[in-house]
Amino acid sequence: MLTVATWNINSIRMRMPRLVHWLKDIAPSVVCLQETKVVDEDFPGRPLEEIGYQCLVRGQKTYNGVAILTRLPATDVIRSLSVDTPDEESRFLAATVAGVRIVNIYAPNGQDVGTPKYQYKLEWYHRLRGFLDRQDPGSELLLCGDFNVAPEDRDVWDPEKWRGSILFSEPEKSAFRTVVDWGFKDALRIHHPEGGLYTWWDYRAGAFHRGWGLRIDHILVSLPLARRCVAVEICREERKGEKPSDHAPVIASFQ
DNA sequence: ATGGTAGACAATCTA
Repeated sequence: MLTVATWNINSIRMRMPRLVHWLKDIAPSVVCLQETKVVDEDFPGRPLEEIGYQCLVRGQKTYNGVAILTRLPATDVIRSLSVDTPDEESRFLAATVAGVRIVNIYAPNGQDVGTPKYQYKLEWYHRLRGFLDRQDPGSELLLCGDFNVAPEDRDVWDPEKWRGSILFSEPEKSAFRTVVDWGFKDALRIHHPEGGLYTWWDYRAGAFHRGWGLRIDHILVSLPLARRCVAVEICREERKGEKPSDHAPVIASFQ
């Protein structure tokens, strides 16, 4: 059984105790992290190595940052979405584990509809589709991370309130669909068609306890890999208790 | 336009 998780941890240094505890408990084969917020030299790899994880990192100071933790050997690591020059922001990391091409992304948030950051987000999604167009849809490929897009009404606690807003505007949903249309299945939806399944709740206004969530963290799988997908779960418990991230992990299992 | 909290890092910026 291969298990792959994605988790926006919002600072790995703040989240280390919780991350280590969760890894010991769940022991996924591979974990894709986003918003590590640390330069590679300062990544706290030692405690993770001690519990069996090799750490592949692509960080930066203060913002963004992604990492892949893996219990199994990894090959063909790439750290940029761009083919020519390295990305200016650390939002992309890919590696092959157990024959599966694993792509970890932290999509731009976009701040507000119509802002320069929003435009950057849409362009970034276009570049992501460009990367996918250089991959084989007949291969086993998994694309996961914080997409910063809720794809459908059932992924939003109050779709009417959110319609047209950042994370749920039509151009963002369209950009997300363009990525899915490369040849993906949304792994969670293979097993869970129901609404009310969220992965992110704002820290403010007690959003988690009020059920004000969105599903913006996704695991997308190519069709050959979708056939092996036996379970997908959101670890809601990780949004509770002392010092949680504002995101919960999502974990997919493959036979 | 605002509000509300968390994190990085030291006055705001990002989410």
